[in-house]
Amino acid sequence: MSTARPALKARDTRTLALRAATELMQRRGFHGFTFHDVAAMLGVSHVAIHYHFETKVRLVEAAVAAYCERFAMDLAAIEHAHTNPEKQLQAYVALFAGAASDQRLCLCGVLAAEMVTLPEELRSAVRSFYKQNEAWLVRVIAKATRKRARSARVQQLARGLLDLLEGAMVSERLLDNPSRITGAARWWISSLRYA
Amino acid sequence: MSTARPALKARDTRTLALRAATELMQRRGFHGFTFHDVAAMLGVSHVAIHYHFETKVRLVEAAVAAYCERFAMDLAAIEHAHTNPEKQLQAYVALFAGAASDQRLCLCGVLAAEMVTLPEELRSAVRSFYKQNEAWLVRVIAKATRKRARSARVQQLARGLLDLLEGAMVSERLLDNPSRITGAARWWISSLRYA
DNA sequence: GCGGAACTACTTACATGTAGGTAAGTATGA
DNA sequence: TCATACTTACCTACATGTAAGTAGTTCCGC
Repeated sequence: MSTARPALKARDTRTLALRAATELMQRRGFHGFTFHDVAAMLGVSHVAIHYHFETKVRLVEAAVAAYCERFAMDLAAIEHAHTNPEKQLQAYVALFAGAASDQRLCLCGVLAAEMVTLPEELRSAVRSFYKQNEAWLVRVIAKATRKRARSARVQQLARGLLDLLEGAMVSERLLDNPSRITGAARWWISSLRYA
Repeated sequence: MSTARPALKARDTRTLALRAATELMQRRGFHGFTFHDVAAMLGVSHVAIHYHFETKVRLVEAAVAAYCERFAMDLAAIEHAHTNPEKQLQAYVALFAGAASDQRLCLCGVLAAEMVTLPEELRSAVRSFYKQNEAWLVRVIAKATRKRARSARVQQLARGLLDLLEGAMVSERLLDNPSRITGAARWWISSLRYA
């Protein structure tokens, strides 16, 4: 009797598992999802996930890496689509608002909140995400404010916007305030002219 | 032979358990601490905690309630200590910066990030915390900007500051940027004059 | 002011569920 | 025939929670 399921390409299960894990974590955090949850979403046994990822940490590592890569592509796409730095910031904000409108948080934002309970490999991946975003924001905000990218003020503004967005994602979902992120960010961006 | 430990007053263990649970959650989140962790901090068995709190959820409920109460007292103390609304906002920011300097997050901020995995009793307690803070900030920001407290702009500013602080707590710890919260907040408060 | 009942605040031992992970076997396609 | 991508069955660790027992404390009638 046939027990194995009709052949999916390996890449399918691997990729789908990564996607499922990412989505589950964005909603529930690292400690809020299990191998079984991922497997159930694909209709396979949890051991099928182990076949592609030795451990939960390796699965999450791969999910974070893919997430960061996709984010980097989004950032590049924004720079390609707009030349005006304010428009670029608005498009950046829309990235966060988009996930939030689907009740998902920033993957690295959730993991950052759980930081102390994560193994070091994951922590440093999350740190890179933040640094990658800060560096991009520094470039764009420097253009928008006509200040030097190295200035402490620009650095601080970049960190502030990132923190505002990460914080707003959490509370937009908690309190069901649909335009919380865009509302706060719009004011924030318009205040830049007084920086 | 004596197995029971030298008598502590009931209130001691109850209060200490609450304190321990709060601190553990601020560092590790709801899913990042166990009854055993709490018990170990007090040098008792985990069943001693069950004696005072039927379930983990009840323990956390009580911890959140105490946290909100303490926060409300802090807010009242700030209003008593300062009349200038900008000073009040600075003192408010210092509340968050103080916890962060001890590597602790806002209890309700962590729980908000874990929201989907929490039982409804806890979710609504966390929501009240946010609303309590927003309402207080609305009052103070209205004074600072000489706008009506009901105006949508003041509402939005209040939400923005709260979100900024919650987000900055997470990243200050993640990236070990000691003055991240105060730095971002100082700029934010000074921008209020252009609101 | 004394013996005992009842209460408080624990203890050890145990039950249960579930998550992560392993071992060994099997269907499918190259 | 071999590798790939699974399957079922199993193991271990540990978290929540329960059962039953015990050491001190308090209260109460006599």
